[in-house]
Amino acid sequence: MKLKKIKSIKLIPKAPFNFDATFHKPDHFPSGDNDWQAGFRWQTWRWEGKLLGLKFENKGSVKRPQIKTTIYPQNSLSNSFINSLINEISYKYNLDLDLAKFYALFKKDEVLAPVIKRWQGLRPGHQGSLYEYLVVGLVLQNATVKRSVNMLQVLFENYGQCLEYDEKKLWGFWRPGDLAGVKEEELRGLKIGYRAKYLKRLDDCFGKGKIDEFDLRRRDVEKQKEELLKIYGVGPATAGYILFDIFHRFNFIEHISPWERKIYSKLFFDQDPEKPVSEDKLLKYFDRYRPYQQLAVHYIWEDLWWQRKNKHIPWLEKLIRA
DNA sequence: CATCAGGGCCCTG
DNA sequence: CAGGGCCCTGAT
Repeated sequence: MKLKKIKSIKLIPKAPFNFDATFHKPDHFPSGDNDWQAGFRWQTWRWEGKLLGLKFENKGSVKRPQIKTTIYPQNSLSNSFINSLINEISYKYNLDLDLAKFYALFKKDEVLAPVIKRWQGLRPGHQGSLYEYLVVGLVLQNATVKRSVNMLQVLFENYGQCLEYDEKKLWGFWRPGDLAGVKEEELRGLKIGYRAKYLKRLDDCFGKGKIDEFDLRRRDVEKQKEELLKIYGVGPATAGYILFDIFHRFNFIEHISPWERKIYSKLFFDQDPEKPVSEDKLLKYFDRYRPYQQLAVHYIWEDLWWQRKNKHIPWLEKLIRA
């Protein structure tokens, strides 16, 4: 479907704000719902049931930030819709997060201080709804990056909607519940394997409104974790990602999956990734970053992946298996 | 060619 | 609480 722009809105994030490091996370696998180039982010977005094309443009600087957001809808939008959309964008990308406290705490940390300096205004965040992020979490499980990319793409092509706007063709997610009439066998035909069952149950759960993302946002972290782990197909790895990316729990870190352990071992202990240090030792090490443990790790992690864009890091390449 | 682990999680014993 | 099984792919 071809879309026309209707409206541009000026957003002023709290300074400092780094546009590219906020709107592009080089560790995420490429997916058909978005595109990025320096100063620009295109993103499909489902809000209050409507599927939109969005374009974000950097119109400011780190110290004097400004984002131009252009909306490409499928039909007319009310002012209240646009207002709530703007609020949601601000929430998702943490545009009002006060980073100064975090920076002040660790301005003398040997590892973190130089990273913070390089990435002034990098904000955590993720554009997806809880449901959408869970789908991504499913295709990440026990798969190589390339296979994850393929699985999400084939799901988009079968159940998503292709939007054309601003000379881009991007896929929008289907709605929770849209897979109700789809048989598990059909999903298996798309080569998503055992995840077909998880996806069916996930879609059913959200389609029936058994989980309210916005209600869950207001709960405490333990309740959020508990509810996430109740979802069939969600374990500690997926729950951890969601608590940080979707619920913005910047201190939450309880589980470090094997491949991340390898990378952290090299980063923090200069240990051979093939002989990773224990999860326990890493968690104890991260104690120093309270009350921003996962945010601190995120900064160091993103820094590494940005480096990878510019130079070859042999030990890292070996661990990625694209 | 065959084998095997991969950016987990469920289930069983 | 440890360990086997799961879908499918591509690396070895």
